[in-house]
Amino acid sequence: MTRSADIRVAVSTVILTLRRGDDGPPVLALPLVRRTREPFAERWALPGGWLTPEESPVDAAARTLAETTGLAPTYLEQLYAFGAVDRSPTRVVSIVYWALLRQDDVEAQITAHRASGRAPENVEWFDVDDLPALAFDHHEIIEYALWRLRNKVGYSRVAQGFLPAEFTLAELREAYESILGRALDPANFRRQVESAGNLIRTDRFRTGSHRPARLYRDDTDLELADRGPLRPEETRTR
Amino acid sequence: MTRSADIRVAVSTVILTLRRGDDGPPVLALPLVRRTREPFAERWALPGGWLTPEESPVDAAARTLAETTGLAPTYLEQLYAFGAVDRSPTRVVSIVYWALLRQDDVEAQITAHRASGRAPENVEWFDVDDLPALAFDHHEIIEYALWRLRNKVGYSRVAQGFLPAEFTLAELREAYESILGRALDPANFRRQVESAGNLIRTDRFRTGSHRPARLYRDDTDLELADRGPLRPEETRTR
DNA sequence: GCAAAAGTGTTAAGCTTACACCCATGC
DNA sequence: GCATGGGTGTAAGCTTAACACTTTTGC
Repeated sequence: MTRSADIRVAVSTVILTLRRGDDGPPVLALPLVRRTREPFAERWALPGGWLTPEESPVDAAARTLAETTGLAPTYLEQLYAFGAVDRSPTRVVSIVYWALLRQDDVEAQITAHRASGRAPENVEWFDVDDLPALAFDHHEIIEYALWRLRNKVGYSRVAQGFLPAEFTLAELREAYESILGRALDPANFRRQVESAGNLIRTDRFRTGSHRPARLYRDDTDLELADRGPLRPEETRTR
Repeated sequence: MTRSADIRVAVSTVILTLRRGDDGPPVLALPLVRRTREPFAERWALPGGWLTPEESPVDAAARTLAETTGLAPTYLEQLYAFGAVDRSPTRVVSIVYWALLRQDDVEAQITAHRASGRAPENVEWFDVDDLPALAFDHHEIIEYALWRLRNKVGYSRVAQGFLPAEFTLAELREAYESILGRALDPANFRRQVESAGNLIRTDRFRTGSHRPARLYRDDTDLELADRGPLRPEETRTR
């Protein structure tokens, strides 16, 4: 009855944001934590920790996400449970989540950390196409998370999880283009998202360059993606 | 470091097949196991067992599936890891898989069991819309598996996992109709699956009623669904 | 022949895609 | 004015959906 006692359960999270470069298009980025002990000491790894008896996996993901970034995600979903026998020297099953953070939240938090001088230890943000060597199977896990994101962007509104409260359609389109890796026709993109009816037009405009662009915000009454019939405690994010 | 030692890991599988009634349309059905001990003694539950240290979750799912049904699945995919604190009196994380079985395999196996008199103990097949009271959160798990199946049927070929080696387009359409719960236009259905190019026309026909129908078989070189970049050991089914 | 299922043809509607063009602002 | 991104118009092409129609069998 206690045959599985020597299998430990960890929870890790692929925390994604869209970092806006000053020059080119925005790029997907994620925080990694430098390991301080064996195995894989000094290597970078996904944020996470052991699942505690008092806490559900999704709560553990939200908690370690907050500990690593100081932020709450706009989207949080289970990715996969990885449990291959040889994925760690000791037997570990990792329940992995993926989360989206708003780019402005991340930038504000990094600025605040820098100003106060008390940033989380051993945490660093990396562009997804410029990752260091990673511990365990975390590289494959990130690949799978990116595949899921790119898929889900096609049939849900998850891309809006990266954007601030108000944004222009060009900013939303830039987010899609960065995630999908290809250019989208501005005219058609506009019509598609407008007719989808998930965006709320504001009366405000973004000025500063050329013709002012209308600001939109997303309808927070609607989930960013259909979670199906999962129990509420499996899906709550805020 | 051993904080998660009192969390045990189980693996369960929602094993689905399409049972063809003599009269009406085929219905989804699954095997359940009657529990012999507490908690939930005498209640029906999903087939499964504890994850052993020597075996990966997907192997455990395939093994318990074979123990319950004597069969190998045509499709096997991880569904979700359920880990809410209160889902069991003791703390259990269940990595749940969902699997498809060919209807002819299931029928042959049931007939064989009946003939030999040595059917697996405490196993019974139920139609999904006529389930008994279930142990734990297994009812919600089944609902989620059915939601996933219905979704996946729309953008993959998983429905073919229910059918025998050779089948008519009407049989394939019946499978889709049963899963989706609505009628499909035979003419349009034919064109869609033919143009998808995943079926191989045979020179054989199903006779016995009215005009003979051409038999098709599926292209076994192709996966029934896109698994993304998951490692092969996470996806192998045969 | 007749009923019924297999299979083909045809057309309307809608959606996607490409791209021409006008609008409003900063410089 | 003019360059530039914001925003609208429009038409071709493809996909979906509805349904009429022909073919081939069992009875």
